[in-house]
Amino acid sequence: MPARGKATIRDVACRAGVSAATVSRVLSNHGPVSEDVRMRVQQAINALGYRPNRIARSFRTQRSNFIGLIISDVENPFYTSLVRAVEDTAYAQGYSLLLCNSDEDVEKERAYIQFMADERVAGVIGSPASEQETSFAPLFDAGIPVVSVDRRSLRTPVDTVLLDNLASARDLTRYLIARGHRRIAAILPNVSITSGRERLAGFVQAMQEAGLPVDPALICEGKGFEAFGMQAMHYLLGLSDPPTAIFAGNNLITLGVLKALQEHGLRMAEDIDVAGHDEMPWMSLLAKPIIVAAQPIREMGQRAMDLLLARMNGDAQPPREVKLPPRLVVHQLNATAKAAACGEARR
Amino acid sequence: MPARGKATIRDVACRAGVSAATVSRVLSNHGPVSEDVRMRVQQAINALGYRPNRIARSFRTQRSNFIGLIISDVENPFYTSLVRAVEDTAYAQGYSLLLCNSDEDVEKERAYIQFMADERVAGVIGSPASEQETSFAPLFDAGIPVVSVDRRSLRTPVDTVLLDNLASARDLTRYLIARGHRRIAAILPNVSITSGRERLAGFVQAMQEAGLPVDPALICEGKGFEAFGMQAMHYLLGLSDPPTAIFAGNNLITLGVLKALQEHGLRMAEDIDVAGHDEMPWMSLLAKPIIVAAQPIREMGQRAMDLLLARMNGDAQPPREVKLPPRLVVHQLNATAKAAACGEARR
DNA sequence: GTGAAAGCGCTAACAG
DNA sequence: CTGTTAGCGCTTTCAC
Repeated sequence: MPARGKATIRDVACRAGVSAATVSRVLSNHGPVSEDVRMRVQQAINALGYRPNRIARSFRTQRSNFIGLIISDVENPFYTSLVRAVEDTAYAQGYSLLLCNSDEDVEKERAYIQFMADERVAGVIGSPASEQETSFAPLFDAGIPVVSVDRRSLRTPVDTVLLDNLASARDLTRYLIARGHRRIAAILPNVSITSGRERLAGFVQAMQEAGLPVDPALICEGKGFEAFGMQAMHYLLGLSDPPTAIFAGNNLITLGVLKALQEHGLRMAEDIDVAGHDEMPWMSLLAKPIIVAAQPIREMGQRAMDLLLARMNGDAQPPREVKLPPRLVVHQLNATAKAAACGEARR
Repeated sequence: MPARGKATIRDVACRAGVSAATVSRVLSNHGPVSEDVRMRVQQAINALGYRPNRIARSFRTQRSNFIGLIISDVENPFYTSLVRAVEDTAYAQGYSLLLCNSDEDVEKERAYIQFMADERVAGVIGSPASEQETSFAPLFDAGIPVVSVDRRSLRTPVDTVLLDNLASARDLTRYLIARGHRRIAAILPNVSITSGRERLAGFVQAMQEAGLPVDPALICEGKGFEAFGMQAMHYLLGLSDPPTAIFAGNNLITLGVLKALQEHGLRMAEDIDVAGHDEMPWMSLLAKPIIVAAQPIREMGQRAMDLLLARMNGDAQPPREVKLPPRLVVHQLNATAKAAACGEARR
C-alpha cells in the first residue's frame, strides 16, 4: 500500500484505468461520468487513501476556499459571537475562516485587506475601522466580493448588515426619559464609526422629541471603549451637576461605565440608570438593574454570509443594506436579590 | 500602466530585463543578487504594482502560510483570549490564522484535523476534545507540526502548553478550607478532558491533606459547562445538607454556578463561597466575593506559537511540556460596595 | 551572479 | 462519455 495521503490524481487515474480528467470530474461532480467509471474511480480513491491537494486546486482556479473575516478585536464579545456565526455558516458551505484583528487601526486593516486579495480568498466579511478611510478596493480589483457588518464602508460601498442603530439609541433613550430622567449623558464610540454616529443621532432625536436639552458637556465620544467608558464616567461623576442616567454607546463602554460606578460605590450606581448595547452573559449577575438593546448577532453573521454567497455566485446587483431591529432587554433585580442585598449589609 | 495586481513574476522580469528566477531571488532574499539588479527589479515591482501570487507560492512549496487553530468554542472567553494571543504572535511571524470550532465533538475535530492536513498548513495549535480519542496522525503524516494547548493529546503526544492544573485546583481548595469550609463541592468538566481530570485530582489532594472527607455526592462532573454548572449547583442546593463552598472546574462552570446562586437569591449566595478558574472582565462587578485561579492565557498562546515555530524550523526533539503557574486572585467586595448594598435595601 | 528549463497537482478547453 | 493537452505562477536545480 502506498503511503496514505501522498497519492496524486494521476495515481488514482492509473489505478482506475482512466485519465486524470475523469478523476477530476468524479471529484468535482462536474461533467458527465458513467456510473461504472465513477465506481472504479471511487474504489481507487479509497484504496490509495487519496486526498485532493487543495493548494493545487486553489492554484488552478486562482481562488481559495477561505472566507476572510476582518474585525477590530475578537476579544470584544460582540465580534466573538459574530465570528462564531460566520464560521458556522461558512463551514456549512465548505468554506473555512481566516481571521484578522484590525484593532481599529486603519493601517493594519489596509494590510489585511491587501493580504486577503493576495490570498485570493473566496470572499471577505469586514467591519470597517473607518467609514471614510477604509477601502476595499484591492478586493474589488481581484474580483473578490465583500460584505460589511456592523459598520458601513462609505468610501467603497458594499452589501452591509447592521443594527438599526438609530432605533436602538432612540428607544433606549426614550426608556430612560420615561423613567423620569432629564439629565442624561451619552458615552459613545467616536463618530468615524457608523454605530457611534448613528447612535448619537438616535440619542439626540429622542432627547429633542421629549423637549429635553442636549447638553454638550454630557456627550462624550472617543476611542478605547472600556477604558474610555470608565474615564468618561468618572468625568461625569465629577461634574457639579452630574447626570442621573447614562446612555452607553456600545458593549465595552457599558462595561467601563459599570466599573466606574462600582468604584464610586454601588449606592451611587443605584441612583444612576444605565442603558447600553448588547446583552452579555453576566448581566443577570449584576447587583443593579440595566437596560440593553440586544443585537441579533447570529442573524447578522448569517445574513452577511448569505449576501456574500450570493455575490460569490455571481450576483451583481447594486450594494444592498440589511438593517436588523434591536430587542430591548431589561435586567431587573428580582425580589430575592433585593432582600439578599439587604441581608448582606446586615452582616 | 498595467492593471495593478495582475502582473506576474515574468512581467516584472521582463521589465527589469532579467529572468524570472532572478526576480524570485530578490523577492525571497535568497541566493546571490547584485545590488544593481536588485534595484532594477525593485523598481519594476513598484512600477507594475506587482504582488506575488501567494497561492502559486504555496503550491510550489506545498506549504501554506496558515496556522490552524482548533479549539472547542471561540465564544468561551478562555479560547477567545487564546485566539488573540496566537494570532498576534502568528502574524508577527508572517502567518495568518485559520480558525475552527470543534464544539468538543471528536468527529468534527477529526474532520478539521484532516482539513488542515489537506490544506498543508504550516502548523497546527489545538486543544484536543479528548485526551484519548483525538488523533493528530493525519498531520504527522503530512509533516505538519502540532502543539497542544490547555489539554494533552495522549494518543498522539505533541508539545503541550497548559496550566499547572493540580496546583490551581489544590490552591483554590486550600483557600476554601482555610476559610473554614468543610463541606466543599466540586463541579468539573468531565475527566476525558485534561483539565477536568487534573483539577479533580488537585481538589481531592487538598481535601485529603486537610483530613476532610471527599463526599462523592458533592462531586459533579459533566459536559456542557455553563448549563451543566447551573444544573449541578441547583442539585447541590437541593441536598438536605448542601455544601458551604463550591470549587468550579472552569470559567463557564463558574458562570453557571453564579447564575444558579443568583436564582436562589443572593442571600444564599453570600453564605456559599465560590472558587473558580479564569479571571473574567465582569468579575469586579459581582455583588459577591469570589476567588479565581487566573491563567496566563496570553503567555500560553505565545509559548504555543514559539514551540510551533521551533518545530516548523526543524526542531525534532521528543515532545516537551510547558506547565505554567496559576495566579490566585480574590475579588473582594469593597467597603463602599457593602454600604451601597445596604443603601439599596433601605430604599 | 544570472538564466534556462522543468515541474509541483490540478482543471478546463477541445477532440474524439 | 472519456482522453489529450496545455498551463496556472512560482521556485529550484543545474549550467554558464
